[in-house]
Amino acid sequence: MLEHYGPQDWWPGESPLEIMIGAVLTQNTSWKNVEKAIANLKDADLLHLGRLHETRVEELAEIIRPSGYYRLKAKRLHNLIRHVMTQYEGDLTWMFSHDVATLREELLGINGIGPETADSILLYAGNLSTFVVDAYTARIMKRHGWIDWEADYHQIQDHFVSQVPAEVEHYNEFHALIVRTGNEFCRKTPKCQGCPLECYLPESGIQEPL
DNA sequence: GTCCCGGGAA
DNA sequence: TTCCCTGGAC
Repeated sequence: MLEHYGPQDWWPGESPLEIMIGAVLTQNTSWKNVEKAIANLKDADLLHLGRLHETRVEELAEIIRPSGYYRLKAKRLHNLIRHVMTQYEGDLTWMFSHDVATLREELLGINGIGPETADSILLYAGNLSTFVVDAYTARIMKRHGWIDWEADYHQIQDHFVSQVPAEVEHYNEFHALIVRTGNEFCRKTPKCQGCPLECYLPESGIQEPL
């Protein structure tokens, strides 16, 4: 994938706060729509912890509307912002200076932050070593027969952690390349023609479970 | 399993 | 028109 695409230079966001917001807004949503929502936040001058904290959830919802699930995501964003403000006085540098495992559990305790969103925030906003597993990762691994069809988030994550040196740069680049490849080729209906992983397809072809 | 939801592609 | 998208909670 790296040979095919070159470095991805991720995450596509200008600040840790913007990356955290993007991680929530992109839940089950195409990045294209997230960009519109983030542009709205910029126009409203709301890419700022303090101002976001003061903004009412209903108002925030209208601003992020293009990202879909907007009422739900407005609450989730507020939950995350509130946590940073109350626990870390709005100091993201301080927050990300903590132990990864502890911080991960803490993030998972916030309503609306699941494993993928937590790992995305830790890796891409905090530059902390954790491997992000998403729908594309699971699809690529399972379709190629590299992991069990029933494997869950943690099992897939463990597979990578056990085989890839735990450097932030590796985890960052690997996930970014998986997303790029997944987005272009490993769609719901696979388009293996021209995929950088085409030569690794199983002889039997892709066998989707019922 | 169902709900949350807009927008682009098919 | 339908289908899918860098999920998560219930």
